[in-house]
Amino acid sequence: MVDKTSGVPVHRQVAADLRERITAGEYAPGDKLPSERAMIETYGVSRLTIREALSILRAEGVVVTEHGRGVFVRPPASIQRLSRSRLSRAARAENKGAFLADAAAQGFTPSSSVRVRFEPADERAAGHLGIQPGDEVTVRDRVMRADGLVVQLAVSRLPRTFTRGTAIEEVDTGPGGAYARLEEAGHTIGHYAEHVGSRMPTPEEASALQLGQGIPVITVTRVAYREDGTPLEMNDMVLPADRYELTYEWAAE
Amino acid sequence: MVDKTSGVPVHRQVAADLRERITAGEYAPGDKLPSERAMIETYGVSRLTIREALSILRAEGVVVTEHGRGVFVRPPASIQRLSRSRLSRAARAENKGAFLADAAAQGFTPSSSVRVRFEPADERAAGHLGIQPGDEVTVRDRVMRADGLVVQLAVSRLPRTFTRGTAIEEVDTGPGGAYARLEEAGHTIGHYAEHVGSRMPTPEEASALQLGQGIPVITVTRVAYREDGTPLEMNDMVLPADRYELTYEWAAE
DNA sequence: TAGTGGTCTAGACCACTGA
DNA sequence: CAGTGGTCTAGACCACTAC
Repeated sequence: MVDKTSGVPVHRQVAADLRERITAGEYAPGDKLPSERAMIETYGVSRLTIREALSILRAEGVVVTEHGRGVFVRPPASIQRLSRSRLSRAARAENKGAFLADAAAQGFTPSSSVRVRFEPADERAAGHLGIQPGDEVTVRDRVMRADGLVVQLAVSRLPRTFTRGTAIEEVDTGPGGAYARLEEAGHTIGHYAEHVGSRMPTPEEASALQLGQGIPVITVTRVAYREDGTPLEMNDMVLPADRYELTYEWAAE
Repeated sequence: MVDKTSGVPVHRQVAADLRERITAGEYAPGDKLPSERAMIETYGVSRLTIREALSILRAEGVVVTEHGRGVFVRPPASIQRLSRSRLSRAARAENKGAFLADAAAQGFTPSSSVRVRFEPADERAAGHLGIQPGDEVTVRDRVMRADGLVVQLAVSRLPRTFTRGTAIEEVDTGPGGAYARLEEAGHTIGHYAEHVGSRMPTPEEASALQLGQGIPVITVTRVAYREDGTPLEMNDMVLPADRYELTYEWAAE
């Protein structure tokens, strides 16, 4: 089963063997693997070696361990697909923003909590918003839930010059959300840009999004621009990578 | 330094302490952390406990370990930004495809190896390409390098009915790449769609892309459609998440 | 209560790096 | 060569799950 003279670390051999059996279908998604103590017998190695092998598979997102229950092949999460059409004015007219529009389309019960605060812009925010570091920005910190489960974190920043006296500085921005309030104030949105990346979550994000080991987050920074090109809003979103796929479409040329 | 009666696992406390010192700037990017044996003294715990703490930070992408040298704060990688304009016909006219256009813009020396093969479409490919599973597709398997380093993997699939008799079935597709050959054959491209996700790399991807622990990959599936809506090509790309950011822009409405 | 994974110790030897 | 991280053992006790 394992070759201790091959030079390849034994725990890697065990991990490779288990990975093969899983991809071959010997253990299906959701199935329980043998217990660690059973694997000690099977492979003839110490418990730590087994646990190192399982640690590799956890980091790859292949298995999940549950204390007191066992080790299981990770079942695939249901993927939600997001496309940019959710930002259309037509959707805004009927709903309260992009997230509620998604909920209506995908059939889950949405909820969200918002905290509003004001702070000086940092280097990065100033760069995206075309203002000076230290200029005051309105910050809307949102946690979005689907059927009670946290599925998305979003931090929106706007130069305060655009939000003073509007409902954007309130917890409830009203029908159509912040973008609708901006347009009412004469700031018609001209175009959007989204910057997409990925990384491992911070411990705070991992617990907020209830992420298991081996699940990255997708980061999306959306910047909304006025028709004259002035940046109006920067929105930093963090999505669990096992539950989201983003779709972008555009005409050739 | 650590509280063994708090109920919080000691290795998590050590990881949290190191993480704090790193974010506080006590250890800057590229700095060497104390050796494992030094930390045994500092924290008064066994070596395994220290190594478990470091394993957490490695999985988060916060530190990298180098055998025989030490543990280092991960230095930030230089980010390459990709925007959809690289797919314009204007860029194609002067270059050999999107990757070479990027190279010209960003100033690195590109190289790539291609393998061409033919195989029956699987379920997923058939779905994206609007054909039947089992129908023959032309597969172009590409490894792209910047200054000798592998930076991108791409697998392109086209229904063979569109590629027969064209240079798309050759290793060298000629000036402008496969898209230029398609248009010459009368298949004018109408629009593109890109589906973006993220996950941890497979062991094969991790070694090909020389990914350290704690670095996810960004997956991009691009589908090119003819003006009448017929899918022409599906391109599965795998990018190291620490070196790429994708940008999409579009007009409001 | 039995079985599971989670945490931790003390010690050993190996492989790699750099002076 | 000394110092570093990588691998592995044998054993112990704890915390959680499920019957």
